[in-house]
Amino acid sequence: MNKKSIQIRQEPHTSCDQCPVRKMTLFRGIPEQQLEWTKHYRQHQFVVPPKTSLYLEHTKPDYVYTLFNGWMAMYQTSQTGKRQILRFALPGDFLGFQADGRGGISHSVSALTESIVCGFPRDQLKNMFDEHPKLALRLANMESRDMALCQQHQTFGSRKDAHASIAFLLLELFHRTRKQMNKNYNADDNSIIFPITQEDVGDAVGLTNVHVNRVLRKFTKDGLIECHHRKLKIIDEIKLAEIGEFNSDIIAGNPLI
Amino acid sequence: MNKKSIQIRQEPHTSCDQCPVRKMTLFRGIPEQQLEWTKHYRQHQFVVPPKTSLYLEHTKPDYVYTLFNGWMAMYQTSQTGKRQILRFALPGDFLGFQADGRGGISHSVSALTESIVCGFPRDQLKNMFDEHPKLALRLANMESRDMALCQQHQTFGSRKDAHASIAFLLLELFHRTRKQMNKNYNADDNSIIFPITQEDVGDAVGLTNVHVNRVLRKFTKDGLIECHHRKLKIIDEIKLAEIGEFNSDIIAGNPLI
DNA sequence: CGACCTTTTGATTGGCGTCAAAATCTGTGG
DNA sequence: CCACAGATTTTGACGCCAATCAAAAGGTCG
Repeated sequence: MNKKSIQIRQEPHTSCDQCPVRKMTLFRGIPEQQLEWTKHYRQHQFVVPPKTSLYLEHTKPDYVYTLFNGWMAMYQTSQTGKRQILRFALPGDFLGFQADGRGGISHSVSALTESIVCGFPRDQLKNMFDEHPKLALRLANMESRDMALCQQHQTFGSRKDAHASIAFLLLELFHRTRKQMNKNYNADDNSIIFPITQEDVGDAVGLTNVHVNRVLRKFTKDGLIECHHRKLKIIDEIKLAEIGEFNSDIIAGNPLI
Repeated sequence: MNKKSIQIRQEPHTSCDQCPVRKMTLFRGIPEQQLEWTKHYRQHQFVVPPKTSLYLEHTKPDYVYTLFNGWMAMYQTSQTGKRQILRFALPGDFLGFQADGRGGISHSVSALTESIVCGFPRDQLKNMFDEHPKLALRLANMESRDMALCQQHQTFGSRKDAHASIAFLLLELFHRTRKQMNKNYNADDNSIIFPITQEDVGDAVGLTNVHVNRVLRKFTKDGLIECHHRKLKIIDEIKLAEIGEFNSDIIAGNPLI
């Protein structure tokens, strides 16, 4: 499973804009001076090679993380060995916080592409909440919003139509990527870098890679998308949204992206 | 949709054990004296007739609730009109808290049987967190645990086998009910009161009522369960757990039941 | 260049949806 | 207490979507 191991990044960014704490959604919008005390909490950045796990379900990770770069997958493994991807983590996402349930955290996270994460020590997180209780309410809200998205996936994932599921997922990932406003979105041809395999897509929507392929081929033939060489180009977004019952408000309303 | 309306209960319990606040998971284990201040927050109990909504998605409910009695369903409605039940709410469950996302709360709740809920004013909840910040972290943990269960549903719901999905759901509801230790569980014949329809089951696992029926009939024929007249009797739990890949730790680890 | 991963395509099978109708249960009013 | 209407359960026939098995073609990396 874990062919490679996580490494401490050789050249961590230390400038103010690149400060890990500033990028964490938890602290967004909080005045700089009130975050002074977080400085000594800043930790390493880690490089996570593809197919490497950041943490595994049923463990208790030592850190919580913010994803800086790359695509990761939050997933659970069923007893039959099937991998259900719960959510694709994109740059900016917050990973690894979860209540200390007896069985540890309930999902695993591993890298789909080479990724860079920033770690924040979990035990210091607890001290932090004691000292700054308002952050806890913010965290409750974040958890709550995340759950809303999870419920959305449950609802939209239960549609029995492969075309709808896949159209929805493509648009979700397209909008989340575009919102980042970085090099992963190319405005010239309305495309994004799409580094995951058709099997990853299948594990997210509950279909086999074979059937995912058939649907993607049909979307291509019908002139809705182009999908080659780790690039996804959205040609007819309106029709795709119709097929997938997709409403971009879902993305806009989610501050965790 | 809403044939009847919610009514204020005529004879609210006011004894200490029945105090609404004491029953809320949020306050569990907190010394009585520290809850003195909550007394003036106690509000009405409401009677919710079957098929009546407690609140609807995209609204912002005025109260948060604790379910005292009855079965309710948390659900979302897709654009095609299909109802996806996210979770059955059983006595003791906490309902209605969610971050103030722009679109309001993301799910609806309505009664499957006549239910009694205790309301706690939402706006006072905010004051409460300001005054007693430790409650916020507890809430974050509750939300987080709830999300873990939601993810479980997503994973186990994606199994492509109707038998597994239904076996899992039956055992989940059986264990959650039994854990309440009230009259809804009958230890003599290992049965629970099971007041929901086969269509409700179908909306929860993403199957039609027709197919749910076929599976239940097969389980009965194979001597795994008996299911008549709003009663569910578990005969061969081991085999059922095998079929449903069910692990009761999931229930035990969830303090929201 | 060769091993491995990913994509693509075809043939076959089975599970579950859909439609339809009968049987049973539940609740309401006379 | 009975009668009746509506809801729920049960059963059968049929069709389609997606899984499965298999194999070839293209891509990628050492």
